[in-house]
Amino acid sequence: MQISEAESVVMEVLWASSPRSAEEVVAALAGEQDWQEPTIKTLLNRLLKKRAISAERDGRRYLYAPVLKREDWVRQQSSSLLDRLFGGRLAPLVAHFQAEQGLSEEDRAALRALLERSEQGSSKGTRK
Amino acid sequence: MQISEAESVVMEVLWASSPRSAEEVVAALAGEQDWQEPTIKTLLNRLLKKRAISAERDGRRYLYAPVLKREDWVRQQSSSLLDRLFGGRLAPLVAHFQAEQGLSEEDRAALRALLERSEQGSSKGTRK
DNA sequence: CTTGCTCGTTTACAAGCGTAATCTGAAGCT
DNA sequence: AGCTTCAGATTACGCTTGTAAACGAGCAAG
Repeated sequence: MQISEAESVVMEVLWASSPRSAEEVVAALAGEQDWQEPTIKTLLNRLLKKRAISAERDGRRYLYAPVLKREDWVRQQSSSLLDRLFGGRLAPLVAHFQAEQGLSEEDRAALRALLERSEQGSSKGTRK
Repeated sequence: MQISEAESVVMEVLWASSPRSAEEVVAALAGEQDWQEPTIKTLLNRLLKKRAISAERDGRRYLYAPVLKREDWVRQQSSSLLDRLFGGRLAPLVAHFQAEQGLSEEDRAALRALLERSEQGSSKGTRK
């Protein structure tokens, strides 16, 4: 499933709350994006064609809901980036961010948790 | 500076070693990508037009070298993804990987080192 | 010199994308 | 029964991308 940048913005609206009518989606995006209504209609249609969302008739209009799960999309996006930029390894990414902007306490906590969970179990890496 | 997926593959070749002639780039990509030579020529030209690489005449041919630094590209790519997917915070990305896949011993060692270095110094996060 | 090989340059072309206007059909108002 | 309205469907259009062929000019060989 391949969704474009603009389409993903629409998906975020539906991931945040669904099902929603086209009008509601338009309302949710007003102010955030500077799109005309027809533009959003087009994006909804393209997402439908790609089966990334579903449409259920509700009287005269449709209610749209995500089919593609955000979780899956995030996984796909982030591993693609990790592969392309950091050879699929997390450590260089983290190093990059440390150099860039430092690590927050939240970040460190997440890393510690990750390390702990990872240490029990495989002592050999499990990378393809 | 906006470079496409295919273009970035060519950039990687030049980042790995430069300057290189078109022929060398083609050779470096043979086997890895299934591209015809003209395709690679096109990509080099587009990168030139975008000023992502430079060309210096060397006799009858050109030697290409990156202008865009990999460092900068990586920064741009990864913060864009982090913003779009994780609200700009690293922790959720890390947490995401916790669920995803194990870490190699090498990764763990690198992360531990990072954590230690990070822990001394700011105890508050330094995020904008 | 003329011919041809080799690079680089120009042109091609279909698909996807961002952005949007126009058309159409059904629902409701009069 | 018409006319208006409003949502969805269709059409539009220029730009980028992936992928590549065709063209042209300069150096090399004969």
